[in-house]
Amino acid sequence: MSDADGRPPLARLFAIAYRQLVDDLHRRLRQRGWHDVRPAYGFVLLAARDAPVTVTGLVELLGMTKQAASKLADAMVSGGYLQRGGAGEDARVRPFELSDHGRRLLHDVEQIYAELDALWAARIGADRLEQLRADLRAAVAGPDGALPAVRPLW
Amino acid sequence: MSDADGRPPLARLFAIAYRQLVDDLHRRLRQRGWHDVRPAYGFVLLAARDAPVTVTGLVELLGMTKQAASKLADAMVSGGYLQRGGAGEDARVRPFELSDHGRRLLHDVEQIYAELDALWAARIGADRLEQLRADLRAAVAGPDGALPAVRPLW
DNA sequence: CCGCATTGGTCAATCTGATTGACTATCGCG
DNA sequence: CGCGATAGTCAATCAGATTGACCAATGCGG
Repeated sequence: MSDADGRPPLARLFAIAYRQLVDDLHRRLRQRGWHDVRPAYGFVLLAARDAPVTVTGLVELLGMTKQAASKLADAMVSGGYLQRGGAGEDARVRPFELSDHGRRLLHDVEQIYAELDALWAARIGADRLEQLRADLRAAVAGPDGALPAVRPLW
Repeated sequence: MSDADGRPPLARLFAIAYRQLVDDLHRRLRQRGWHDVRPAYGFVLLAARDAPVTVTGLVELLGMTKQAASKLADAMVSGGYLQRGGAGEDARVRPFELSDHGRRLLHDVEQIYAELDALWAARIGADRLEQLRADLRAAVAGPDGALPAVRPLW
């Protein structure tokens, strides 16, 4: 597989880049003693940082069915990362909020994100990295500037 | 989920970009009448374009176990996209090559890749897109310039 | 202020793509 | 020749997601 071809498909590059980041993140998390963190957790933690998340919110963030999102949240509760929050106005919504444990994980995740950013900046230059991030953001964002679900539901 | 945050994690952007491309590719393939194409097929078709692929080759390309790679190739044979090629020197390797059907699919895939490239070029500019591709390639490639597996096996 | 479609969420069964584990056959080297 | 390394397969299992059926709270039109 001599890969000297100059313009590999974007999809392949994105797939490789994504896996590399996610694998590296989880490798570093394990080194720090986090052993039961699944790939999707990072997204959820970020989303839950400032306000409780709901199942429907996760559906919109991740682009999975509500059943899958519900299970994911349950798993994070089992792991002690999330806890059910007190119901608000609407008694149908059952919000989840970060537990202390979850907040500690979030802290490490954010720290590692920064490490990985620095790693990438070292590889291609900080300026190029920010350019890349901005272009990528512009390319995938909707007209309102909002990021779509990780996997949009058609 | 008001996502006006300026610097989303790279991993999220890559995940979104990847899914967007892959989903779009398969949507367009279905429009053209291809109904049983799985996400991994594209990578395999490209790899098999110029020379037969082997199970081990797929393992290195995709970063899955050889069992999974073997099944994937079998599925593509069932779909009529690959066929077993005549064994070469080494009787252990059982190469797969593109069938005519597979070559037709590859043709459509390449055409759609070009369409999607054009779409992205329209979004952020052709120059920026090439910059992005080059930077990304540089960031993920090994020192020899070879692209790693989609999902490296640690 | 009541009826009913909509919305948020769960339970259960199933599927798919992958994994781990055990195995066979061929190769190539000392 | 003998033996470790390499290419591949078979079988069982798993994890994360899906489809389908369902319940409870909401809120809007008449």
